[in-house]
Amino acid sequence: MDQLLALKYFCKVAETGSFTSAAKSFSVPPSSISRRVSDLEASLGTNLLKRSTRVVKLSEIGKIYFSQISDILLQLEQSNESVRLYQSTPMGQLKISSQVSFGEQVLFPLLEEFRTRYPEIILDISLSDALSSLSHDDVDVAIRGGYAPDERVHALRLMANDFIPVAAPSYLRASGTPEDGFQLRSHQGLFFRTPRGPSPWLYKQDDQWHDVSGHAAAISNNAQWLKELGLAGKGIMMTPKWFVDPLLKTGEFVELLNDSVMGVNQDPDFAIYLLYQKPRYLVPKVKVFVDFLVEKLMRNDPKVNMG
Amino acid sequence: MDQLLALKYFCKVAETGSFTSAAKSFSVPPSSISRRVSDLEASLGTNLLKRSTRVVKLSEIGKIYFSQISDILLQLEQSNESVRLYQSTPMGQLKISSQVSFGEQVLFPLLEEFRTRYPEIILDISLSDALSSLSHDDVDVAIRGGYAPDERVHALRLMANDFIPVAAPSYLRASGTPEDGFQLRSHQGLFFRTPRGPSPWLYKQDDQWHDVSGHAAAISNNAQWLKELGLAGKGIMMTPKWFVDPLLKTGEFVELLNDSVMGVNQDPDFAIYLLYQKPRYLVPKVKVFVDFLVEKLMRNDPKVNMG
DNA sequence: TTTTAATTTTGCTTATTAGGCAAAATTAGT
DNA sequence: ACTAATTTTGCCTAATAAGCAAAATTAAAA
Repeated sequence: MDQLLALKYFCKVAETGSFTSAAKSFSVPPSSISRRVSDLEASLGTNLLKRSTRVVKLSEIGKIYFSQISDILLQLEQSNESVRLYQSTPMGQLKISSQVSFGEQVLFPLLEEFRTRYPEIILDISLSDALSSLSHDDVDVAIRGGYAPDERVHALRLMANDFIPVAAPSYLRASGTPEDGFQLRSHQGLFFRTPRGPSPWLYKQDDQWHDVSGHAAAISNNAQWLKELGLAGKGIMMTPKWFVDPLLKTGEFVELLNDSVMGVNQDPDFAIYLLYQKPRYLVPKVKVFVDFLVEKLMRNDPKVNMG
Repeated sequence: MDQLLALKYFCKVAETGSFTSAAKSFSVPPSSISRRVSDLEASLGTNLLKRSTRVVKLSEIGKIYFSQISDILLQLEQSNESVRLYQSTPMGQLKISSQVSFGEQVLFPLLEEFRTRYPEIILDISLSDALSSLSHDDVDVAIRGGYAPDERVHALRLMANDFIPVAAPSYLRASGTPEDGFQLRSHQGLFFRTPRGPSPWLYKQDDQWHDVSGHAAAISNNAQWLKELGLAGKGIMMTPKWFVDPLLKTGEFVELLNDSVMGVNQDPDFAIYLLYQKPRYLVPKVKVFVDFLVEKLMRNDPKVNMG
């Protein structure tokens, strides 16, 4: 028996005092109401209604039951409504995982606007360079430099992640400016350590990739420290453009080998990706965050997407 | 969709963290659980669960929904339980309607024992000689002198309601003792007025009923007043035996025409009846009251029943 | 990385149950 | 007693849950 249906029918009969009018308001024949209510009474072993063709009255226990049930039905409807609200307005906790440097450099400056635009969303940001899987960690969206991962996860190409070699003018004065990719091998290197190990320096010539890593002056998973070493003239750093963009403009860093194809990875799809789960029913808080990042970061670089 | 079932399934899955174990506890295949929960999610347009083959976790909104729903389900179960309790133990208000004189004379002296035996029953007695129909008035049981009424109502023959003519010795001294039914016509009469009019005095001789009503000295629907008039020697009163039983024993009243068949009614089934509705599910409070009256009043007169 | 084993989901069929309509039964009020 | 509104019952159809087996999925172990 569909008990909930029976309860709804019963309450409507109790309210209207009539099977017929209850039937009308549910657009079913009166017989359905009659049967469902009878079933309900049978399942409780009780007469909830005192029937008589003209008037349907509640029995003593029927009155008690009705007041309780109508309250319960109301609560249920409210719960359902709150879910639908959640599903239609951006709200709740939004857990974001990002690479440390991207988070600090790019994400954080944008978030204040996001917070004021969606005050009902509580941001929960965790920065880490560990490759968190969306499923394991309790994360709504993740931002990762890399390639498009497995299915069942939306991977949105946010922006390029091209690596360029940079150095401080002081370093170049002291050690000379490399004119050719292979010359990098004789330079001091500031290496970023990914979870898969230190990123090598790769140089592409005639469709051939060459490892041109220099001598390791320092290795760290903390990009900030490496950047400071670089600014102090301790060596050449292979870094994403976005990480040193302001410093290039002020001249504190100089981009090397402008014309060469450099990188830390041979994959042409290497980029910054925004990853989020692909649930049957997309939660608004996730959708608006995705839209927000697309709006802010992909204005100039509207190459979109990947399955 | 059987929403309530889906909710129960969902909660069990949330509690156990597994579709399989939820399926076991409901003794249905896991596919049923899966489908019902999916239906529920579809109807809400939301993902309540984060599925992954090994672990099933609640989504953010799923957590909220679960806590609300499990509370609602608990309330519902409690309501159902309270109805079943009501249906299994004598409790609640018991509305009794009785003839005035029977109530005062017979019923009231019994009720204290009933009240102590069933303290959870709140008695609501209304005495009236109007012929209340069980359906109209909000009455659980009614006690009426008369005949077995319509179907759909249980009519239990509680006790005889034979009418006898009585008079005070002082009256008999003054006006003489009637030796024959027909002599009553020349006596003073104290008449009880029923809703159908004053009750006549009937006398049966050779299978023939005769109206032998005397001269009306007083008419009332208040038996107590008539009784007092009778004790004061104002006339002959036709009364149920039970109404004057103590007074006959003390000699304050004398029964007249012992051997004759007298009455106020020609119906052989005339008696005191206990009437109560015949609902599909008999409420305990009614049952115990019926049983109680049978026990108290029908010990000596175990002629039972009538459809 | 590959394999494995537990779990969920999907595709079918069967069984159950609600809906729908018409006729019968009930009863309050004329 | 009759009438008219209402509820209930009988029977059929339609919708939906259960049941089973196979396929898909994935966390953990090898």
